[in-house]
Amino acid sequence: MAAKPRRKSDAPDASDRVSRIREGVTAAILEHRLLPGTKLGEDEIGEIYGASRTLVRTALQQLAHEGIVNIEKNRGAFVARPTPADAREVFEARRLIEPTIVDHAIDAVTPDWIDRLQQHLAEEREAELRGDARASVRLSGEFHRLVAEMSGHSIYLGFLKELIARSSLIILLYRRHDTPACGTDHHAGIVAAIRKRDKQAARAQMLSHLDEIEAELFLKDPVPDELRLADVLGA
Amino acid sequence: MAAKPRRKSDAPDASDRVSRIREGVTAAILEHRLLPGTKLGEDEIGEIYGASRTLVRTALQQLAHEGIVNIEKNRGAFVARPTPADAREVFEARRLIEPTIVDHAIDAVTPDWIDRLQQHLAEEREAELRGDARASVRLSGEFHRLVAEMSGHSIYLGFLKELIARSSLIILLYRRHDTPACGTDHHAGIVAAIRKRDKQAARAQMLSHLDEIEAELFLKDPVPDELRLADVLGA
DNA sequence: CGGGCGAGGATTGTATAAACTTTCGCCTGT
DNA sequence: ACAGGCGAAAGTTTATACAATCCTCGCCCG
Repeated sequence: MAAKPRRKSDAPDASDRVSRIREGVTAAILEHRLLPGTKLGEDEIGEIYGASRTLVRTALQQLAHEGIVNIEKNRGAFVARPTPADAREVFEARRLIEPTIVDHAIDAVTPDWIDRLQQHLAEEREAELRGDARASVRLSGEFHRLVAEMSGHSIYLGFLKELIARSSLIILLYRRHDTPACGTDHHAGIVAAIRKRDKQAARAQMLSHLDEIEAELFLKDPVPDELRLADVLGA
Repeated sequence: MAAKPRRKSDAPDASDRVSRIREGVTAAILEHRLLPGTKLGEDEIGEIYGASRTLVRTALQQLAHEGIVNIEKNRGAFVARPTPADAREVFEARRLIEPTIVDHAIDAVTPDWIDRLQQHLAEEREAELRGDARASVRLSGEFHRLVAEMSGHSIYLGFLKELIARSSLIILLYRRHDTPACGTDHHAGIVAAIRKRDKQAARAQMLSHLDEIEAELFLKDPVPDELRLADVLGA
């Protein structure tokens, strides 16, 4: 690399380059651009983000800890491929945690938050209308994250982030039909219950929402796929 | 301690040098040898374990992700100092998760597991009799981890490992009395319920156990302490 | 013709060195 | 004497070089 414009603190908001790598790869996985089993070579990613292997390695280790990347010793990093057993565990955990999260969200509700939720619903509807499956998948997960942020419980939020990321992989692997109508109405119903501060209804709707997602899965055998790699990462 | 009795190879990755560092520091924190706010210099730890800073850094990043170490940019790594708000979140999460874990443990119970639990209870009693506060604290946490391993749910296990480690710091910071009698009898009661496959009793006892631990805490103000560093790490 | 085996290439694991940031002591000016 | 700033030292962050390991592919032997 001959002349790379290396000014000091060149990017104003990119205070942490590791985070940018991590979030870039995470987004690619959550939008189903990176498929389970894909190899994530260190040089490859480093080239894309203009970073050295040290930083890429740090980001990959964080993703491994979040459960969406597997690191095999002396082999490299791969997008995780959850087994059906993993899938059942993830959704059981979500059924346990998310109703409680909604409870706390209702305790912490403010008009400002209602606005953010409604705005998010609008984005979801628009993406669905536009037929943008990738944005739909991403926004669908972000809805749950938003509710968790609203609850103000950082521990639940951290746990849920992991669960959502894994869920995205699970849905990609085990979905029966590619019906992209994955519950925007459910989300609207949950928001309505939050707005009315009706905890019981909110919990019930969250639970049935999760049940429905899991019901659409076919958790029988692990799918053996080999899939193409990622120049799809828009750095 | 003359010879270290650390020969259990329960973790298959224990041969990894990063894991050895991570587990060594974790053990030091869980046994209250490393106190909240203590600076964990990279050179310092690397010297102790005969490893280069690269490996130390990897281990510290993992610990940061587990929430028991804070990494401040350009400043270094420090043992985490949970706030009272953190403490409330941790114990709420434990009250949510652990009763469910016990349920699953009962579903997966075998005579072999009962043996392991009873043996653990014996170790706890012995340490308490011996007045070994450090071993007591560590074993008390390990009991909960053991039940989670028994349940066979890797996700709950991962979550609980984090919660236990944070709990240890919380107890150290906010305990009212230094009463080391922290519920070996409770643990025995839980084991008895598991043995009888009585889910309702097991859940109830786990819940009251956690309540009692939290009731002994004084969650008012964050304690502002500066504490000595660690040549206490017996590598 | 099929299967085992070994050399070469590629990729990861580890260590070391360079660059930047913060900290703290010390010196000067008022 | 005290406040403020300059400078060196310590420590962290990043990059690069080196070592170890694994995979591939061609070759040789049965």
